Amino acid sequence: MIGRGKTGNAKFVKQMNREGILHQLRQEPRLSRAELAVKTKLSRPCVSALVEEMIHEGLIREVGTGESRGGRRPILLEYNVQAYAVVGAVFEGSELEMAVADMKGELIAQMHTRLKQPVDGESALQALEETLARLLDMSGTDRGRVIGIGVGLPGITQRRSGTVSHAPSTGWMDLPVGREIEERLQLPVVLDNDVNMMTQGEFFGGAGSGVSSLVYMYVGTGIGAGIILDKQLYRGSKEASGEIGYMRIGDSPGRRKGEFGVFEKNFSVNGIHGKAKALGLEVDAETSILRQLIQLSEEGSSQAEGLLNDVYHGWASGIANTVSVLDPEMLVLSGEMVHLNEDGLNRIRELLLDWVPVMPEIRLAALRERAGLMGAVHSVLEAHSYASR
Amino acid sequence: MIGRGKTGNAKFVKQMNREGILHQLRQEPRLSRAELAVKTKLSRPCVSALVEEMIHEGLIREVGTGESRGGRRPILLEYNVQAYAVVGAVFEGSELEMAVADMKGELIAQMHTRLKQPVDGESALQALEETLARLLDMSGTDRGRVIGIGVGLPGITQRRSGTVSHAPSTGWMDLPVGREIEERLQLPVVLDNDVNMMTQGEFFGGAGSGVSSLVYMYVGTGIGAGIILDKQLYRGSKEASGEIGYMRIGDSPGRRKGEFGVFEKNFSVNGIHGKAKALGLEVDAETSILRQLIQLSEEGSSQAEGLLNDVYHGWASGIANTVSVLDPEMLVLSGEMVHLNEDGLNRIRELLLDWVPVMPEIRLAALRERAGLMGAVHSVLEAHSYASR
DNA sequence: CTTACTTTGTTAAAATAACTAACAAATCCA
DNA sequence: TGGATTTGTTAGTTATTTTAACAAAGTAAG
Repeated sequence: MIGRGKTGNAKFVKQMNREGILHQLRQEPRLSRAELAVKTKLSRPCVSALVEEMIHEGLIREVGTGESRGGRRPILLEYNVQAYAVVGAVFEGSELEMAVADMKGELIAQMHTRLKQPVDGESALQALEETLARLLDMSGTDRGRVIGIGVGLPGITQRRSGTVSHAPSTGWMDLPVGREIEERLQLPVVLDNDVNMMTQGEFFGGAGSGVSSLVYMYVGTGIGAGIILDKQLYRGSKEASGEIGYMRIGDSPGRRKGEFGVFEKNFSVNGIHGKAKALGLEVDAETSILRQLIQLSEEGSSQAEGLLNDVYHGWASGIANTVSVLDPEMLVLSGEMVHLNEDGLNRIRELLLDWVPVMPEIRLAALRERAGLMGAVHSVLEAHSYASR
Repeated sequence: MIGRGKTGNAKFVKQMNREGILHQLRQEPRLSRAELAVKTKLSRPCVSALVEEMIHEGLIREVGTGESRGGRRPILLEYNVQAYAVVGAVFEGSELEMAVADMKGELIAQMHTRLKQPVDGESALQALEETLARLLDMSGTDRGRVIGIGVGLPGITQRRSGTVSHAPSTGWMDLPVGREIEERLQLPVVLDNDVNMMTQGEFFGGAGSGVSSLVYMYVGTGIGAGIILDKQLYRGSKEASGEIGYMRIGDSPGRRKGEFGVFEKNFSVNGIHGKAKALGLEVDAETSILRQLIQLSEEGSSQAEGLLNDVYHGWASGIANTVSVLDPEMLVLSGEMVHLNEDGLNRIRELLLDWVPVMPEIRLAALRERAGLMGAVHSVLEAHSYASR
């Protein structure tokens, strides 16, 4: 959609054209002014003027000359990824993962901090502040060149007000977290829940880079999904899209209250653990439940095999329902699902082929633990390219 | 998204600003130049110039003066909805519904044509051509002022190539239908499947006018949904979004092939009919199955009551799954579902409250049979406002 | 080695469309 | 009746892009 309802003036156009040049340079480095003029459909003088401006601002650099193509040799230009820096942070239980990245989203320095229990708002803020200082020091990044920080928090976040309405493990409840961090760190903050951050991570720098729509399905303590449509994160009208743990999949014996989250109850890590224990299987809580089931199944346990099939069937059902609604280009499986082996993946693919008319490409998450951090970083980059209009 | 990757020049800005003025005028008629300047954030001279241009082109009209607000009385402007006209057409079985509308999407003249059986491409084209001529004549619309025709077809349509890949009832299979109609009628064509058209109809001129996201759920021979997110129809990566008939809801006794479309098989009109017959209930195929079940249930049939509850449960499950994924602002129930009474609606709402964390507003379709036609008309209006950029 | 031709990048002038400032027209209110 | 206010227009300024022309720096052929 091209600015529906908005009106623009010359400055707006200029900003757009600068953005267009940067966009080209970001996705294909080492272009000449002449090439940029062709690609952006702007005149060469115009490109020259805009480029000169951006060289002055440090956004673009000249990096030598290229080969002649029958005439004067071109001066190659490059997007200066070190012009500014972005910070990403992810809270996970009592741990804080944090990193500094360049404008391309490449991590320059990374740190892991354990918060002191019990976690409250103040201690979390303090950890953020201290870790940020250390990271900037480590990476030799000037604080003034940081354009913002992306923060991933567990639970549902109400992004607009920057208020976290449900973030159980961090001890932040109904606080204007966004503003608080903003004031403390004196940096623009982009806040989002952990699944959305991981989704953006896989989308921009992981399994889903290049596609235009993607569902990131996460199985952990609960089950949730992040959704990207038309290259944009889709959050839903009340920030509750992708809450697929509430889908009605699997047995739901009790017919009334307490049915909340049937899919999640049956097929999250906890749910599978419960079923395994009910079957009398010996499983521990430390290692992947899926791996244990596969192992037991290979050792000949028919009970484990049955449960494994049940899990495949349940997960496939969740995928089928989601895919039926959204028809995404790609599906990225994450959390416990990354422990699927070829056999399990094929089993799920077979079921889907029987159930739904169109199949997305299905991949395991590529970034694993780094997904959230990458997403936090990229969410700032995204927000920034919007802001500069 | 504001034209990412695109670059613009002055003409582009002008077009945008004209569009902005028209946009304001469309959603609030009778505005003065001064008011437009405030609303569009353009200067008054600029608005004056653009308005004069558009008055010349017939897009805008001056319609008297308004009340003074302490100074010179404003000259009121109105979007000239009769400047151009659009045509909508919907094929449904062997019938063709067609209408001419003004630029506001208000129907000026409407016609119903029965096609001669068996329906093939040629007879359908001919019917289109003849009905169009009659409609233009009836409404006194000059053919040169028609900006396009929207055509709704059953089945999945591949819009990009204008090819219908699956449109069983019209006899059009894998034909470049869009281009064919375009050549025959000498008009720009917007082609889409029937559910998408009905969705747009309810969105622009029905139950969902004003919301920014909406799911239009249709229960008929099959079950499908149209999806609008961020005020835009979402089609999916392979034009297969909203194929919720394939969701895994209800019993699926056979475990292998033939499970295709479990939800649809159980809870479409046909599915419910099958169940009713299996229970030995006396129902006919002509009147609404839901109404018959309600009637029988009220007359004391416990079997009908049981089936009715089963249907509510099934539909609610489908809604729950869809809502869990999308979190839409509104849900519009259509097709057989419009025969839901207060009791049935409440029953479904209660189930949902138990199952999902956030509830959309739920409404019955407001346009009924006219939805497709309204959608066809509005799809052209939409396409047109894009084209003029 | 010279000349003709290409490609790149810059300069200068023209074109477009927005904005500001100033003013005329029309109305209200004291 | 005169001052204040709102609307709409006119004239001139500004910002940005485009076109046309040219200088710079190369290739290639004789």
